[in-house]
Amino acid sequence: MEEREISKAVIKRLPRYYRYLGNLLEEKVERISSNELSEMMNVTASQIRQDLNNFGGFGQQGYGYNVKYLYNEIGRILGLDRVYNMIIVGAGNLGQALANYVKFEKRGFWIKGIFDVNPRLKGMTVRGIEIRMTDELPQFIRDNQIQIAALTLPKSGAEELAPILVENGVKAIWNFAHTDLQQLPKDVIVESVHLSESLMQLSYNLNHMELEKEREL
Amino acid sequence: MEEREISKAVIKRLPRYYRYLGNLLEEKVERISSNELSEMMNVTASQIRQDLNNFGGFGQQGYGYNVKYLYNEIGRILGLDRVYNMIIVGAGNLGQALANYVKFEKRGFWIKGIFDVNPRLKGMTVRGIEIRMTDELPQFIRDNQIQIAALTLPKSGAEELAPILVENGVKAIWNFAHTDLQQLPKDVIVESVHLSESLMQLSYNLNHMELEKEREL
DNA sequence: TAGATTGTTAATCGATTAACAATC
DNA sequence: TAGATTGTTAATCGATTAACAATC
Repeated sequence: MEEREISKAVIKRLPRYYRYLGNLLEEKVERISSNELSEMMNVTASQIRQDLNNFGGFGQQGYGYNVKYLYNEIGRILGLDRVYNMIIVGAGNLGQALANYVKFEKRGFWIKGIFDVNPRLKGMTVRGIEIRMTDELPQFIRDNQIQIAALTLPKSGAEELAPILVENGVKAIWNFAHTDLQQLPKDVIVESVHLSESLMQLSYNLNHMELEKEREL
Repeated sequence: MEEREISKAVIKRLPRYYRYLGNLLEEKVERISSNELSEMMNVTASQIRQDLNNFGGFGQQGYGYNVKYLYNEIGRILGLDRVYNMIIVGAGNLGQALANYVKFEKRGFWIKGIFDVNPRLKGMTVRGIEIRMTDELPQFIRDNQIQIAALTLPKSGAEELAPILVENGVKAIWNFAHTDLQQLPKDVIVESVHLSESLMQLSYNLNHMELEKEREL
């Protein structure tokens, strides 16, 4: 029953396969070879086959992959075949943006509550979901069996609240704050989205591209 | 004048170094060794020294690194020592969240305009920035020398508008739409933030952690 | 000077690509 | 059966870590 650990690089690519297969599905494409898919996605066919074979043989020699089947299998691997109870902590613009993003619910991520420290927001609703005060968090998490919390609040609040969330049962944190939340127990999943760091990568690449062009002259 | 190409992995780590150094700076720490920093950041000291030495020798034997100097140098490398003119295309929740995020302007990313296809938003303002209609984009980009466009609108709109942005002078796209914008000229920088893919990685890891725990029983 | 710590070379590790036998 | 394409092993490539001479 040995299961080799799957590398992070592979996990990161799975959602992208899932997206492309979803598109093919919409276009009513029934089957696809690793070679065709590799051209669409701009990766090597070898990498696709290696990646998929981490999880089992989903293809058929001489035929390729059945799009619908592979789409569902990857969805299952990613854990999209079940539902999750989720909260959003921080009801600012970004928190509200996430709350309004209906597609998450389609994928099984149910937003059960939105929380903030600002008493002026108390009782307001976003897409029918009430904004509550953060002191209600422990009770709410336990009562509603919340597994996932999105943190869309400043660093200090995130660092303060994260341990409380975890103590009360939160298993995974989708972290938008400018911190790595390193103090949490290591069985807690932290998936961070650092928007400003993404923008810095963009500016690095932009400057680098400009330098390259200057050098060509 | 040979410059070896810096790997993507290194570029991705730079903003994180920058963030930690910024924190140290706030705490008035003057110098730090690669070893101390490595413990804070949970990486190897060797990696830090290798990463930095891609860009030059910023340290001093027997002393370590001067925090302020290194912070500024990494900022310079990332292109944070200049200003950029930026627009946001898509005035939904996410677009407004970005527009309201004041810290971007502190780093030199100036938001010059917000655009949408929805005529009902016309003339409204977000943090003093007027929402304009997308047919004004070509003129506006040229008039305001826009280099960066954040795309916070659905896939179809993003794919339709991106080439128009580029034609009129946009050099880099910060892409939040569910597409890779592969059709663009290869000298255009595309930095994508795929939120739903991030959430899928989270759910993979959450399920995987649960499976691991079950196995331990 | 002695101690500390970098910058850099060498060794190791892991991930990607290539090749091809297996098989539909 | 012949052709196509996978699954998988082997080869290559690149990134990370270890080691240590250089030097502050």
